[in-house]
Amino acid sequence: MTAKIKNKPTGRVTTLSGLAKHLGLSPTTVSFVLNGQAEARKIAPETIKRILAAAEEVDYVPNALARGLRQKRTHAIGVVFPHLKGDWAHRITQGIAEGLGDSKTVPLIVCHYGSGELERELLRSLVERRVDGIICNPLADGFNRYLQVRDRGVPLVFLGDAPKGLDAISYAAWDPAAVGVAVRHLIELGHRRIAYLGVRDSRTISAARRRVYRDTLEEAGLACSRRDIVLNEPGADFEAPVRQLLAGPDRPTAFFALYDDIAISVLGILRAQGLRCPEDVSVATIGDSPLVSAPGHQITTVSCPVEEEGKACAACLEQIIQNPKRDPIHRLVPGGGLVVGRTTGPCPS
Amino acid sequence: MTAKIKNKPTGRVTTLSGLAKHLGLSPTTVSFVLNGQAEARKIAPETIKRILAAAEEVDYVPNALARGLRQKRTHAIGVVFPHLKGDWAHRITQGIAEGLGDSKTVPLIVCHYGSGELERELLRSLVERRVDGIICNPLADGFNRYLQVRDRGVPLVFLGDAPKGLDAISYAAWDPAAVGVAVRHLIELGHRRIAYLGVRDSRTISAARRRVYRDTLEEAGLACSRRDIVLNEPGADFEAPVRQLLAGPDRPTAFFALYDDIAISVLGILRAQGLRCPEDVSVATIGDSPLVSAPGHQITTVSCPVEEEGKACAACLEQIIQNPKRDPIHRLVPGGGLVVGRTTGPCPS
DNA sequence: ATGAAAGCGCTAACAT
DNA sequence: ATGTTAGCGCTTTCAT
Repeated sequence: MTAKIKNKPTGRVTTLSGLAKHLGLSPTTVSFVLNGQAEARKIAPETIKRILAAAEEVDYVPNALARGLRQKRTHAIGVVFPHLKGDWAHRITQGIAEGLGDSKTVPLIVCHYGSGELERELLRSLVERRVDGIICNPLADGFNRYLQVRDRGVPLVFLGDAPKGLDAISYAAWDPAAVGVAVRHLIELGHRRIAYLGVRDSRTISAARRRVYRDTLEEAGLACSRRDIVLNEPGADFEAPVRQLLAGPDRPTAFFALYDDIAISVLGILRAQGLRCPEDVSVATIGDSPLVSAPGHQITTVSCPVEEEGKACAACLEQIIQNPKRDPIHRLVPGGGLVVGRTTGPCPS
Repeated sequence: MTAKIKNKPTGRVTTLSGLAKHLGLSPTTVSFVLNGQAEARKIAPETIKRILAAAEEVDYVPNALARGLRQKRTHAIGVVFPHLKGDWAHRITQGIAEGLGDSKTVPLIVCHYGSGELERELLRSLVERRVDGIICNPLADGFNRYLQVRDRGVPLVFLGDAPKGLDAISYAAWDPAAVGVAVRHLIELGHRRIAYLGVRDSRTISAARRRVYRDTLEEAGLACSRRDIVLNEPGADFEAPVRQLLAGPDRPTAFFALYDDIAISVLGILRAQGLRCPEDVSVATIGDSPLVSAPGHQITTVSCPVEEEGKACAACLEQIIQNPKRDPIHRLVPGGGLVVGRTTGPCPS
């Protein structure tokens, strides 16, 4: 009797040890060859050939679970999106793929549809699966969840924004300066009252955008009244606040919309009010979803270097994975030019 | 000296065995409690409480790699998309999430941007990671890759279409009958020559759609000429063939476009030719991307039950995972009503 | 009601 | 130039 056989020699030889036994070699040798370390270990060319041939023949597929368990590295990262709507996620993932370069790391995308509870579960699942790191477009209320990921020792990079006060965690995001580009464009057209339509959001970049809006107005010597800043709850309708702004005396002649969908809804509201755009009121936004530039809209916007954002995140994450003790990286991706559409024009006098 | 300590009792007790040692219990007991099997194993309530408390305290996170290795089940499925553009992937994944129900299975999304080579790598990676199954929107030329997945014993379900001849693999797709709805609409408007603008594609559903087109014409007693069927290479421009069709004598009065982007490009070509839509030529398509219904277009279309497709795929995959030996499932998801836009009208006489 | 122990498939010291 | 071996962290039969 031979020693106890651990890996059952079933018909389909699927394990590395099985392959080794089959060839009368040790798992070590097979492992080294299959991982391209044959050179370093000076394996006989003859042996290499035999191993490669056998692996091919039995269609050997390594078990990444076993490997990951052993190596404490999975060569996978998690990418957490709130949704996959529009082209945003597409462009981000393209950027991520580019940023990952040839590192053989696979981005595994998950999506929580805005549910914090689902996000928590997904983050936990990714941590349990021992991904090497996580890129996450954060929800405004996820502070504790992200902290937990961090505490569990998994490298984390925020994409696009970052919960306020979580400076210990890295992020890569679009430079809020883009807001200034849009607002300055409106100012140059002669507008003096430019309303800000945004979302109540305590995150770092969101807050910075509001600040840029205010600073840009001030730099131009314009008053920045609080009532011109509308901050809705996420998902809430802008109809009421916009109507109210338009009803007041000395109404705003221009709107800056923080997101494209806000801009589009404003266009509808203006039409319903019998106001022409841009003759009566101008509308500008930032970001470039296909809808913004669609023939029906052609909204003036500042184009967003979406891919660059993704790329920066991936590059950043790789650095942290390489050196987990390093200081957090906070990167603002600049760029995106003004795209003048049909929704901005000179201030009516 | 105690027996050799396997799990190093470092500061952070992170493993199950570590936890057990910490509590003076066996891994067995801890494992059962942590997996909700306490009842079945009649663990003392007191013990349960202690374990749960300790797990909480040290923030124990199970290692899914180890569990998967042991159980041969990862509670994850792979979802392979060519791209995440538009709302399609979003709606599909929503459907998948719904179809997965409360099965605690996580869909891991990957994306190959149309590259067969990348698709091969991703499929292999998913297999190596031992996902429980894969949902894949197949490329037209991926026959061998999909067969390989199958041969490696991983449950696979095609989403939206299936390579011809791969009947051994399950699929869930939108019922090609939708084509008939669009074409019949054009026929009812009096059109006699309706051109078909599609893509050269040997997949099952793609071919079935062409058949439905022909059958629908024949049922109405209309001739179905070969020159009215344009099958482009994927990505190729429709300008030349459409111009040619329009230039001929007795030109088509209506176009059926297989995809929304084709329809949109046709709209542009017509305009460039000085033809009005729908007064001179009608255009209809199937599917509902936001662009189709955008105010600039409003193309007549048959809406697609995208979420239902995803849901059907997930349900199908779960069945196969449950019983891998069962016959392949081929499911056609019906539905989607005609949405009459501004691009179809009565046939000009 | 709880524990001992084997082993999932792989890698990487450490031999020889 | 190749082999031995000890785990990675978990589940699960079989004991007690």
